Amino acid sequence: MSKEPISGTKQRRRSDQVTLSQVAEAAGVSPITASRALNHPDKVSDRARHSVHTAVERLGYVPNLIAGSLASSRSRLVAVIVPSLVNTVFVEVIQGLQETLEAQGYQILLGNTDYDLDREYQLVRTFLGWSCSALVTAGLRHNQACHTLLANWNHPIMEVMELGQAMDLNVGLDHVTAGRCMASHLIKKGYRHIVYVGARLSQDYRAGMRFEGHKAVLQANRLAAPLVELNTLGSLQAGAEGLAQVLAHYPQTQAIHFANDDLAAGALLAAQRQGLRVPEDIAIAGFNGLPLGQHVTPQLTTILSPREEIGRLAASTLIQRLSGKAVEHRQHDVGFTLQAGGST
Amino acid sequence: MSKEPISGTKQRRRSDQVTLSQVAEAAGVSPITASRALNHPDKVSDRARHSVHTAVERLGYVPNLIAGSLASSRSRLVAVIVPSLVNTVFVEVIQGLQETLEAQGYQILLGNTDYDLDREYQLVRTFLGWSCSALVTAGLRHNQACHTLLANWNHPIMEVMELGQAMDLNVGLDHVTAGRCMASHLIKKGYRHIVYVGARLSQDYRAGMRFEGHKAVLQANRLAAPLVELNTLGSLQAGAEGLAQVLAHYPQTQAIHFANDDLAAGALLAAQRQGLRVPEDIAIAGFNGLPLGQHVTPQLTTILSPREEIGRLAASTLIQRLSGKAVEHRQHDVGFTLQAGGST
DNA sequence: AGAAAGGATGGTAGCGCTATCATTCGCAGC
DNA sequence: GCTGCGAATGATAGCGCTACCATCCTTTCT
Repeated sequence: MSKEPISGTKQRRRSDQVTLSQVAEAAGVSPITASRALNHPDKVSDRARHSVHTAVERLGYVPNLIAGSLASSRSRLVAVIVPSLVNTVFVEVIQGLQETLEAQGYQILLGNTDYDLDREYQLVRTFLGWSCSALVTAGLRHNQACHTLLANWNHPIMEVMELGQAMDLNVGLDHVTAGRCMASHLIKKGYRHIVYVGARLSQDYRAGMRFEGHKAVLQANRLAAPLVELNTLGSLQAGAEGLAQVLAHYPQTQAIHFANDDLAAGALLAAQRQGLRVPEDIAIAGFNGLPLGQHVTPQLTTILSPREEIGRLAASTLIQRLSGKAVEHRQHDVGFTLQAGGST
Repeated sequence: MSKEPISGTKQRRRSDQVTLSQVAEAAGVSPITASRALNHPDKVSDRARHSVHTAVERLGYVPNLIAGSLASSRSRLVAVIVPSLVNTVFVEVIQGLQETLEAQGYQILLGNTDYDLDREYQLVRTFLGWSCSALVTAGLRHNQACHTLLANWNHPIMEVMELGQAMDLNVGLDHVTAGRCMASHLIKKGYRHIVYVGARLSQDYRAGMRFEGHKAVLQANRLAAPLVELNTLGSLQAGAEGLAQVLAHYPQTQAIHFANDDLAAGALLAAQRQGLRVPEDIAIAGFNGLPLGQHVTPQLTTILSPREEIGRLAASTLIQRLSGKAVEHRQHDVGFTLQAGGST
């Protein structure tokens, strides 16, 4: 008897990849035992496990995870959807997620929405098609279709960055309070003419929430809360532009509250190039606690947000849920820290 | 006849997900026609295509990509392996890849090696198990096992960042030449006591290659080429530390050639905090052309590497190969630009 | 009009793996 | 010796989809 395909049989194998059956044959066990030896090592005898591993080694077997996932309907993939990669904040969250998830044998499927909720919906659809074990997405806002899709999905959903009415799990911080906090700080420092500068607040709506907090505090102090909105998302260049606009439209401004540190640092560096003294001529505050802000002179006043911790905490909460344990706190406030530097 | 499972039949469907067969039934066509309507729309009649799409819409069908990939042994996944996410350089490459790949319906599977080649091997194994359509990895160096695995893999492999003897496709720049270029610039500017500062050059070996170029130029000019190697990878903090070490060990140093802009900018800002004049007391140069370097005063002398372009070019080359077209240039040198700022 | 060519559709048989159930085996307990 | 039990192993039947081939129904050409 040859190993040639029996004529008349449909022959479809295209890749010459080693299969589990071949491993099993080489190890002298049945395919299912080979499968168990690899995936549930405690359920087979030492002898079987050893001969399977030897065969795997010898044949250079690489498990076909697609077939395994189809059969078990578990994929060990975690979808991660962020609005941007340019913004280092999300990269740090991903970093935190990855550390923990990869250690547990999960792989990350990365999606980028570019701050577009329709794009998010498309990504979610695709990712559900991969039978992801869990989904992590930045933010609580989704479009209707996306919301419906996720609501009917029975796997863990982790919404990160902000706190609020989440679909399932939630790790983040309260951006309104963060905005209030910085505004209070600026007022306490004696500034009265304070401008908030953000970029595309309808997209980066968390920056908008911080502005809400900021505005509430200023109004409570009977101060005006002017807003300058830029068109390009956070970058040093945009920060310089923001400074210019503030000086042009609100010449008596004493302090600028920027939506993030990229903008703030850009403005600070631009101010120095123009010979403006910070904070004497103009005070500058940011948000996020990027390393850059700590290295400029004067040091940037900012709010430290624990980004990697968000990622790690999100990951470990997911791992807990995925391993069948109950999660007691479905919502976790990671808080923030006001870091007062010399810039205010 | 009920729709209950016939007793005696093994029943395994766990998820109540809508399947293609259900869509087909609702649309009044066979499953295979429904499949074609979604994946090869030009191969079915308008009527069939329309009724299938209506049924998809009505039932909320989400294609099971795992099943599809298993059957077709094509996954539309592209594995991307980078050594670090903290280093924004790789994030920008990913950004460039993602833009192009997502537009073509490919999804990115992200892996992070932490500059560890054994980790890379593990990731490659996992990713091959996902039947990825292609693999992108940063760098040309792999361990033996990884090399063997990839050599026997018959899908496009794209090695990015550096140029050289690649396994398949290659997009990058010549780091040795880049190092030479900067060294020449410094010498042309009249500096004679020049120190190179890098971090973990055995891991970030591309920085090591730049040092090789740097050293060759200095030696050709009969100059010593001292090296200061730091233990922490690129960060502003490490840059400050590098400056301190140089001042301590090589007090007569006139210029420092840093392995990257993070280090250089950190040193520049630290120098200013200490009242050192740049470039009069100490000249500083970097590599990468990060925005930060362009916003400090004086502007940082650096070498602009086109990171996003690497990503985009890598992606479009892959797309070309994946769509069956021949790729004429398997290697692409994206080059670099010396950007002379006030810091040297 | 009839044949050839081409487009649309469908039946069947897998893709490589694992869930499920059945079987075998060894050993303790009476 | 026999039953009962759990551990180890195996046979079978899918997971949901698409490749492959066969069929059917148009269209076009001689």
